[in-house]
Amino acid sequence: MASSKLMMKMSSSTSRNSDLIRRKSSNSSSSSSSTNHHHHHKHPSIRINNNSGVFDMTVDGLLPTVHNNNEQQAPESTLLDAEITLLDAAVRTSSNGGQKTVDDVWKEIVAGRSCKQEVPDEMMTLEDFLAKAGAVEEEDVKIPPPPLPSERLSGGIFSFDNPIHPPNVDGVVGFGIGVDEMGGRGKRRAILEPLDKAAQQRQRRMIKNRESAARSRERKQAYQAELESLAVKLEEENETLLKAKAEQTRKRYKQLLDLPSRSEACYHEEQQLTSGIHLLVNAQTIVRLSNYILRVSIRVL
Amino acid sequence: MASSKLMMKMSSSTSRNSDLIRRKSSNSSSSSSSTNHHHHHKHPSIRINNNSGVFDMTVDGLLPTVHNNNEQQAPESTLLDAEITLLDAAVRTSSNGGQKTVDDVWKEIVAGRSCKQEVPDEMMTLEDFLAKAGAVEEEDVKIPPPPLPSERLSGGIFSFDNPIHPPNVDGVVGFGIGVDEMGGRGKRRAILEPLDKAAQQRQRRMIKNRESAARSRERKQAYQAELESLAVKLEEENETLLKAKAEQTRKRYKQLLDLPSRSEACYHEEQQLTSGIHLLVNAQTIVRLSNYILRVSIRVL
DNA sequence: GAACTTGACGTCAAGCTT
DNA sequence: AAGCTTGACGTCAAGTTC
Repeated sequence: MASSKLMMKMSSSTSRNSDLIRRKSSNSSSSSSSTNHHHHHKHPSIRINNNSGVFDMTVDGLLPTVHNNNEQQAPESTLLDAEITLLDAAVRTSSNGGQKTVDDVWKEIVAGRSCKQEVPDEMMTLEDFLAKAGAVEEEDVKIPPPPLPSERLSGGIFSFDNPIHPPNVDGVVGFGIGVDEMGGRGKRRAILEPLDKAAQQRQRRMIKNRESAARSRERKQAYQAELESLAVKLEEENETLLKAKAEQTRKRYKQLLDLPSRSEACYHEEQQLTSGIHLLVNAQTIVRLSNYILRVSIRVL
Repeated sequence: MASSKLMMKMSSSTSRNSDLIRRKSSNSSSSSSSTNHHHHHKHPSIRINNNSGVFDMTVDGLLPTVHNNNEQQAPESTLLDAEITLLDAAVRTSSNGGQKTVDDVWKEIVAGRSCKQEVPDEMMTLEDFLAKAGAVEEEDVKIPPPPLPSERLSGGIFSFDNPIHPPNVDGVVGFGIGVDEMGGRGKRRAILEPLDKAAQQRQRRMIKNRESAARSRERKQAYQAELESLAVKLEEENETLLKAKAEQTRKRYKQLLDLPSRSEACYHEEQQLTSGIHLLVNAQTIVRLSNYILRVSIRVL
């Protein structure tokens, strides 16, 4: 019963089956090349977190000029792409000129994940990169990067990250872009500095957790794959064993059928022997008789 | 080699092992009771989507009065709790008085998930509930529910959902609370109506997808569990088979060692017989001799 | 107590189905 | 074309380890 499932999973996916088995097969079939598992929608420059479409919508109409240099993607997921673009621009101007660096680093990290502390320092890991970017941002907002149709709207829009007023002490800041929102420019550093620190910490934690989640997912996926492979292997091994057992049983049965033949041969031999013996025994009686006759004859003589 | 892993998974989790195997065991051990898998942090009234802490922060300082009736939770995840509270209040006033209804319905749905169309109509499924609530909201905003410190801020805050201006035609509205944001009160229905419709549709879709994702997760989990169980079963079956095979081989070997003894016995039997035959043959020669003597005697006579 | 891990969840995007 | 499903991802919360 179970073998059928695994077999189905291994087989092609022609039948319509929402049993979450064919999904696997289709997946394995769709991923034509090997070892490239999960870079589906990574063509955009970085495309990190763009969930929670709330932003997307809010920023959508307000920052149309920010993300139009990427390939035209869905009108959603703009704020974070804007952020990334911003960060990317900020870093591109500072460290290296390649645009795909982040993606490459990330891919590299994902690829050679087991041993840590790769990419010595120049190519920092994605989280460091982002964290540093977030940290740098605090200063960068003054000197706005190339694209920023900054009106009062930009402040109002980007102000998602900082606790608007000192609302709660906990670092419940959503996003660490670092752009403040206060209308008054006077008491910025006085109040926002600790909050920004907390925000940065939170941001760092989030980024770390993001990467960790990616690792965990990968591990889990590997485990799952291994498990399936193991199941398949065990299954066929089981089948082989079962077949061997059947073969052995058959052989044994045959031998059991053959052993009587052997013992039958033995029996026949014995039979022949005993029959011969019977003959000889008869002959013996004859001998006795002739002895008797002989004795009688001699006595007569 | 593979059996060790599974065995490890089955064994206890005392050793420090980040091999994602013990996770399973710890999980199975931590979930002490049976069949209650995934209701960890569901004690808050509903606690649906509270990711993307961005909101949390934004709303945090602006709607402090909304969510203070719940148990004091982390200052994060407030906007959606506010929404839920609002919805809950709206529903509580309308349909039934229990506060846990949503959670119960959700749990019920999650529990008896396989056959669809349960909970006939009174207890609608969570998505219907939310969708209806979102739909109702459009009318409810006028008559504000108990908690709503509505200034211009509320509009500014809750306006996350509607495309502020008609920015893009696509329904990229984040959240379908339905509260508009426009400063001017005049052209509300004229412009916001279709947008709200799109928002509602998007919201509905999101809710549907939410539930579908839950289903899919559950399925996947079940599949994974089944796979592991199958692997374990196959493994022990394999072990049994292997043991049986070894036993059979041993027996066969023993039989191979025993079969010569049998043929030896046969050989002994034959030996005895042949020895007896030799005796008899000797007797036969004696018979011949006596026959000869007899014949001679008779001739002499 | 900080850092890491991971289960759970919501969201998105892509695929598949009707 | 609408709907469902699911892989991937980010986030959170709880647990674990140092």
